Amino acid sequence: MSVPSDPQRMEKIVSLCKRRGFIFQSSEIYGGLNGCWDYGPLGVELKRNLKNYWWRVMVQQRDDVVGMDGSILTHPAVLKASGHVDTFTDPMVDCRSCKARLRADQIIDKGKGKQCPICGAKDLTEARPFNLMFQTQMGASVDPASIAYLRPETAQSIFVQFKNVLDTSRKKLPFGIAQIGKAFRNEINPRNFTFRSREFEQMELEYFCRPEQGMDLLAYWLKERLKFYQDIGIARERLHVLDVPESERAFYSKGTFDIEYEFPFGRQELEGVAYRTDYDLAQHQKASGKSLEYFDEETKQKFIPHVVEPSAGVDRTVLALICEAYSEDEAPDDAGKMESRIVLRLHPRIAPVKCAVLPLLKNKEPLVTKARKIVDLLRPHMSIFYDESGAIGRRYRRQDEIGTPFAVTIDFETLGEKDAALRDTVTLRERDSMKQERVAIKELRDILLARVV
RNA sequence: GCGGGUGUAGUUCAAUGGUAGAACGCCAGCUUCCCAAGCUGGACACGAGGGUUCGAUUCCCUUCACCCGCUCCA
Repeated sequence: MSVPSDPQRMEKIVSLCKRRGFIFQSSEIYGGLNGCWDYGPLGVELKRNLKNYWWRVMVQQRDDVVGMDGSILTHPAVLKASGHVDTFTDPMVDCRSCKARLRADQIIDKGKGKQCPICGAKDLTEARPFNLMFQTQMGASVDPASIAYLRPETAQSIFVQFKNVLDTSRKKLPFGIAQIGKAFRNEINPRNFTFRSREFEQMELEYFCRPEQGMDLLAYWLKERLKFYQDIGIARERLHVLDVPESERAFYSKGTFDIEYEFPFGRQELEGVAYRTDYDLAQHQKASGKSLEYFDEETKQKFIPHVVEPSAGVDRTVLALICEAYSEDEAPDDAGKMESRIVLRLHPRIAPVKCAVLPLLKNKEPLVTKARKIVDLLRPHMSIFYDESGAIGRRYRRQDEIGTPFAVTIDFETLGEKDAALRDTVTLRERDSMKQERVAIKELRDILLARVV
């Protein structure tokens, strides 16, 4: 089912990310740190725009969702109750013959020694504990009682704080608690640029409801989330919904949909929308001894709410946005000859820079002064890039590569030198079509704001 | 983690057991210049650590990182 991978396209994208300051290798001058990446000046803007838009749509514009921000360091009891301590510490064994990687408890031993369940060979490596959770020590003493974990998902702090949020926010079911934050998994094999990394960021919503609402809300959130991806510029035809079969779902889940995107390296998951029943709250209630029940005023019933969880990967979505936006087309040079052009067709809503301001020439003081004034006019409202160096065509191309949707050029007409009617107008150039229109400076701000949000 | 591949400037690529080159990009300057223009000048590289050698970017070992496959997931 997966799409044929396109390593060449991916290489170009990785190269662009570095060249233009979107994503760098972590600790690069020391040779890099496996599975870790840093966002540069443009990458951080793109990522922040994505997170802000998610927060706006999922929290601020809804009456039924509140946010929180939990600590990354997590009490071991939390992850014991959630099942992570036990399920993330399987000893792993490799079969030297067929190269299969196996959980040690799945190895067959028919009394003649251990053998590989796949090929039957007995040439197995020693079992090595493989813990997907990062462990650390709290405080000065080094003993088992001082262990803490870096959270492997943001969800658990929401479940653990469910009662506090319920009490202080005075929300009634159904309602959700949302969080954006870092999570950590000691992946066996980080791969595909930032797609699978050891430190990553999640945008998660835990939406609590009555048991009978679960399946409907699962369908509702799937639809909402698909709309979200389209609203940030990802084409519907490259999004796929995988209805995860029962055999592959977590045992407590009554339904899970994966939202997948066609990356150049194949079809891969961006987000999981899962109906987790009352599993998490029930586990924490049992382990902590504290009631996590909800009291329904109308029916006078007490019960543990069920939960539907749309859980998205931030870094994956950023990568999908870049992959979706990356394109090569043809543009004429100054002699009219067609040359290839690299364009990031990012949706204006998430583009790191919304508008470039360019004086036609930098050695003509009135042009530069006017351009600076336009920067002052626009900068309070959106992210602006001022560039005066090099030929105008070169500057347009630079903006194309970083996905800036609009460029404003200040020329001699702006100064009223050629035609008094054009005084205080500028050229507004659109990235994808490269079309230009003449716009009055006094209307510029509103025109751009209308197109950029 | 296992198997295979790759590490030279920001990028793409070259050469060499003895001073590491180019193109594009970048920076500065000049040009009334609307789609990577021209001219002049400039900065920037042998992933890291050992070994062999008079001398290593080149040969050997180790290590790190990236890419492909197995595997896993947000």
